[in-house]
Amino acid sequence: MSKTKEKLYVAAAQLFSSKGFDSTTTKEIAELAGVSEMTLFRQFKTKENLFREVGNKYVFEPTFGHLFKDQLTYDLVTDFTKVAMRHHEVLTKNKRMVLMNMRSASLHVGDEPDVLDIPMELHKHVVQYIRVMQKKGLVVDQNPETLSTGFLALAVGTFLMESFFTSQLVDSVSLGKAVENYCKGISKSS
Amino acid sequence: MSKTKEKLYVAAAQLFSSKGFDSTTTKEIAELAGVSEMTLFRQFKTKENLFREVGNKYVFEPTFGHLFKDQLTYDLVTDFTKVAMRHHEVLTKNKRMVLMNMRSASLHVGDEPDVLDIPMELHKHVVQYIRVMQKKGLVVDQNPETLSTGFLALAVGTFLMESFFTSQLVDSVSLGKAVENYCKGISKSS
DNA sequence: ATAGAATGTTAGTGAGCACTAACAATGGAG
DNA sequence: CTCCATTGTTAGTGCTCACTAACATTCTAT
Repeated sequence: MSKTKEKLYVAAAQLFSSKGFDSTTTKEIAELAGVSEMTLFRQFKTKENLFREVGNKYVFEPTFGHLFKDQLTYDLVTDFTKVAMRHHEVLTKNKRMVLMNMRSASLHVGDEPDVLDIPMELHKHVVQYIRVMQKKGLVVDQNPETLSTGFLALAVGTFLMESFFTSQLVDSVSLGKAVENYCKGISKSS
Repeated sequence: MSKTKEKLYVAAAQLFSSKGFDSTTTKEIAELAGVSEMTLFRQFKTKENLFREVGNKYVFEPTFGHLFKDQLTYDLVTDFTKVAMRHHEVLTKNKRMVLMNMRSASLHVGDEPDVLDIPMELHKHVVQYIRVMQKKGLVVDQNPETLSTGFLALAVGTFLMESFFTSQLVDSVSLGKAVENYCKGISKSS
């Protein structure tokens, strides 16, 4: 709606995600938004309200359930690549939120879904999927949880390396290749 | 040396790593250390000094160079497992520092080595190692950088999942298995 | 053009912060 | 015991912060 609110959302998200909640001042936010500090308080009442609203504004619900219901081919590489890409996309869209949560310790961004739980949700689906693939004899007989966390570590690790280690060491190509290689490692038939 | 300083180091590390520099107050640190706030200032002069000294106190220099010179067997699984474990050990010992750096944005912990650069140092060695292994015909002919970042993502991802996603989803066993599987995926001979 | 809403401006309040000064209490070494 | 260094206590300074009050200005819709 209001252009002012929008500007404040953007500025707040940027600052919160790079410095955390406590270290960001309302004055800074207002300045970056090109708006009076008073306007900030008139719109959001408190700094914490703004923090939460920014959360709700920018969190994209992950839709892994849908992905695991309709779009499976039961070819390991194809499926895992698709899942990894989707996961990466979600985390990237939520990048600011993820960083906000990491930087602001215990303070919760938004009310509903904890962005840091996205990988957890994914984990359940992946474990389930691996079980099926093991029954089909397509995946090695290791503990499905362990196999899943390996996959997750790959996905999460790629994302976080992108976010924290500024140097352009990692890209989505790397992720694709890495997933492929990991799949090769855990699939049964040569 | 001094018992007092030691208590302050421990308390400060704990608080800085969980809440970040700005959000931690000297009063809190002193209380947690069971010491008067004045003592803190007498010992360290400023809060920032304490922050830095804590850094220098707790940073373990990674010694990958040594590992890559003496202890290579040129069996992919053996070497990568050893490297991943060592990397994991270093990051774990530096856990507080890594979290401090992540939580405190631009403020530097300690003077010398940026803990967040540990994976970067490792990257160089791994790329080099992979090149050798490719010449030996033991590793697939993909871009060594890409292969290395996959390995790193696995290691970093495992560590960060341990640190942030409190649930005991990941352990060192997982890392070992994941590395094994990844190695299987990128090695040439069956 | 004018009313009413949104924004800007300025000044200020009260709280918490890092940090200091001055002095009292404590504890260990000789 | 005595000296001296280390710590505790208390009170306070100056700063910054989130947030407010009051009034002026601009924008927009009709």
